[in-house]
Amino acid sequence: MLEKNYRPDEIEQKHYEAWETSGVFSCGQRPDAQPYTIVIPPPNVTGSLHMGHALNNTLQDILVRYKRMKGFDVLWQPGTDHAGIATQMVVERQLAEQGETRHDYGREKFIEKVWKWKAESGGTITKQLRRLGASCDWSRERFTMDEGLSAAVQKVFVELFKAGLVYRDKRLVNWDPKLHTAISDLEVEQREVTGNMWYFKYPLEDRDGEYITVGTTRPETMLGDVAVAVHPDDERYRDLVGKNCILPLVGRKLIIIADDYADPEKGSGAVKMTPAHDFNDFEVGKRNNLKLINIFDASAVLNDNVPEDFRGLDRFDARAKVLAEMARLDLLDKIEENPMTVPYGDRSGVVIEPWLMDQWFVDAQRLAGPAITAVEQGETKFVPKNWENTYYEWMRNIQPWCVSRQIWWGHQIPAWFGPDGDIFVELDEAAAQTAARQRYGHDVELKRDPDVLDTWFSSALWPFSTLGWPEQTPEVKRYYQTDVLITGFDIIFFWVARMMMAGIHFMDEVPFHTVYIHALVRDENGQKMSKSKGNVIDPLELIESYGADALRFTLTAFAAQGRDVKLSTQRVEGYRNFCTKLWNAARFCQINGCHPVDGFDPASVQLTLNKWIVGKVTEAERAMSGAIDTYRFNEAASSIYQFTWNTFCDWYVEFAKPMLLGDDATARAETRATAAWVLDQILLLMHPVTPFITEELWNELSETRENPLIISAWPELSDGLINNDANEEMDWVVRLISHVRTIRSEMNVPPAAKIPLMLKDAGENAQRCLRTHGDLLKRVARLSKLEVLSGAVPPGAIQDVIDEATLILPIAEAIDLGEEKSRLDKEIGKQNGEIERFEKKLGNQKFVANAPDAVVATERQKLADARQTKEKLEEARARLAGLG
RNA sequence: GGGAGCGUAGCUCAGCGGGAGAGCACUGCAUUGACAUUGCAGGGGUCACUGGUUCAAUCCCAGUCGUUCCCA
Repeated sequence: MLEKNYRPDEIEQKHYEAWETSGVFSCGQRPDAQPYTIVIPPPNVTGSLHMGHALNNTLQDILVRYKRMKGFDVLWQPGTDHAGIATQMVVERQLAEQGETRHDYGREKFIEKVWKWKAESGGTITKQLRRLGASCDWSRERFTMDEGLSAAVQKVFVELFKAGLVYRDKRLVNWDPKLHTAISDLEVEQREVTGNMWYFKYPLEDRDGEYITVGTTRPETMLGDVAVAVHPDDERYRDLVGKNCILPLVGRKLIIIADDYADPEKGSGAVKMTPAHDFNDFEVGKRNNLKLINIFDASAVLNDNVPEDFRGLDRFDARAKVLAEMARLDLLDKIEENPMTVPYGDRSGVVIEPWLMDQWFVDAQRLAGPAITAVEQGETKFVPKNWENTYYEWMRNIQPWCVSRQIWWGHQIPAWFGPDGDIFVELDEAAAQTAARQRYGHDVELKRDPDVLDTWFSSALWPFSTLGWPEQTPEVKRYYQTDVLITGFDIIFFWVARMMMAGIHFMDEVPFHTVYIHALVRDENGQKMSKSKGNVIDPLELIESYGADALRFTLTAFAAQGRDVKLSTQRVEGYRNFCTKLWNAARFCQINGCHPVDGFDPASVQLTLNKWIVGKVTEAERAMSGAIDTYRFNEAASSIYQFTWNTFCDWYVEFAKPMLLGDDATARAETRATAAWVLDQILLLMHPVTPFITEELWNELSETRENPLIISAWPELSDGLINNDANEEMDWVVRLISHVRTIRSEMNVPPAAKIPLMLKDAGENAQRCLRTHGDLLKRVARLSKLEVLSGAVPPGAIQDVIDEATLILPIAEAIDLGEEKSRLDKEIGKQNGEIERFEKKLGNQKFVANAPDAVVATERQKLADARQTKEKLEEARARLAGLG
């Protein structure tokens, strides 16, 4: 016997362990079945489960469990990425606590320490995914630093290099002065701040007392100025082009150049040029052959290229000193507030410096071409489709991707430098030596590039490297191309774009045919969850309080396409209640002997009630699978919710009670079997969303199950199970009960009191319903008597109308004549309104002529119905008037 | 500056060319019988605004206002 309440904490772990150890998560068990593959967007190995992960993985798990039940050979490929910078920071922080740095250990020892950290703490998120119920194939778990995946990275790098798609170049990169590494554009966070525009007067050469005024947001960079630019069409400065001005504090001559980049509308129209420290200035510098003067060291401290007074100053101290000096010299013209964006490192949180240096780049533009075409031609589809625009936009404006990082934790770049700086990119040192021998004619000492690759370089290979590539494994053959990638829109650039580029280039096939983009999870006020705001809801706490199923159901119900998810614990509580409801419905079935019957055929049921619910289950299955197939997860959730609670629990179970408790053994047996079967269908349909409670009930409700629910077959229900006659009959029954209940409530009839009901002018359907469902009508509507009226309507009865029939409730003691009259008047008024609307519509010749016949026919029917109802109500009203 | 989204009940959101929906909140009633983590009933909306297309617009189109996000 089931307990009175569902206790998620007591059963979740048990079922998860049973699933995992029994091997049902593993791919390859159905060699004849069609494969279905999802690769997990690899979470960061330092990470812990946040709401975004919870949503992302719930949706993946729904698809995976659904397809598994549908008979596919499912592979959900899990794993984590090595998160170069983040992981190195974690370990360095630990060292710092003991007053040590990574340099105290050296590269090799430090990397050992990172691996040790990974072994001890790197499994956090995969454990948490298990708590959520994620049915990944853990036996195939991969890590981007695994041997095989590392081999893939080396091969890809070497091949791209040899194809000219990877190259070494001296460019401005985003330099993190705290972490001492370059980072990619995507790792830079642009923050809106209110800064200042400072206006400096630069004295003109040979024109005593004359100046050109330049605006700058970064005064300290003036020490690296090499020119001043004005717009070629700017009249104000036309005569100055080609002349020089003198850089204050430094004394350097600056040429005044004309370049379109200078915006006459912005600032003074003249802009100082620091090509070594600004991306725009760098471009202008290239066009105009300007010198590059680098004034910073790796920590953004001023170097020896600046006047002695400034050397050794931090960039922000230097700013203050420059401003003070300029003011002292009376060369600080004015200061304006200036809204601007400032680049910050997303890991370090410090201002990023554009810094000129040698780095490795991927020619993303060339790789992007085929990746764009693939989406244009529909080889990969985005759901919802409008995200394709975001993808195109980014891909079409893609910049060279800086992939080298000056850290130790990651895939060391397979590039060796010869004594003269020549580069040899090969799979290993021996091959590099061979290449070098060919180049130099003799053995030389090679020095390996100490840098490592961007973590995303390896993530880009994830859809095939995890399957064993570059080995031609059976898994690569069978599971690539994968089916769908599920991720948030913020990851389109990171994963989707790069996986597309790599997949097409190395596999000649897009990595997935569908990309489903889900929303961001926000707090209940629509704010992004962040630790600094303190509004983070921890999914694990919700799992503790309400169970993983409730959390999953909530996220699913909220996962409407194109909307953010605003999570509130109240909603989670609501879906916990839903789980309880299902639990208790199962308990009711169990108590009443509704056990699954072997070989039960839903098409064989005889009772209208049972035919009806069998049809409703069929409709629910259609809704459920239709919704999942089209990634409308919220619709899947609401359809099963409605069926379970509002159809099965609220109506069917109530209707079944007279059968289950009655004397008709045949009816009882059929109803028991049907109820048990319907409940089983609910468990099957709900399993992908709420795996734990459904598996538990599946086990509790029968001891003779062939399989655990997780690998049981998804229901296959034929259209023939939907029975229109049964629907019509039961709809009438539901309507009658609802009418009676409303009247009882309005008339303050005590719930316990039984009242008589008679039907006047009952038609065929109504009479049949009375005959067939009399018992349940009496029980559910709490009626003392239910019959077709013979003779006159008793005076002082409450009356209402359903179709052709008038309900007569002779409860004289409850009736207030005046109130009852006005109640009927109100009803009549309502019908009049309806009638007027339909008449107007049908009176419109254009409507009758243009609208589809079916629409016109429905409107005619509605009009006829409304007129009939009104007529019956008026008769009822007249009978009351007679009592006056 | 470029792009995308959103504006429907008090709140959070579905829906969508032909009779406005859900959950929560609210009001009233109900407690030995699967379930108070419950049941029954009820109130509540000019579907942001203005035009247009259409026989018909909450839905399609254009504009306005408000709001959010992404990119520069």
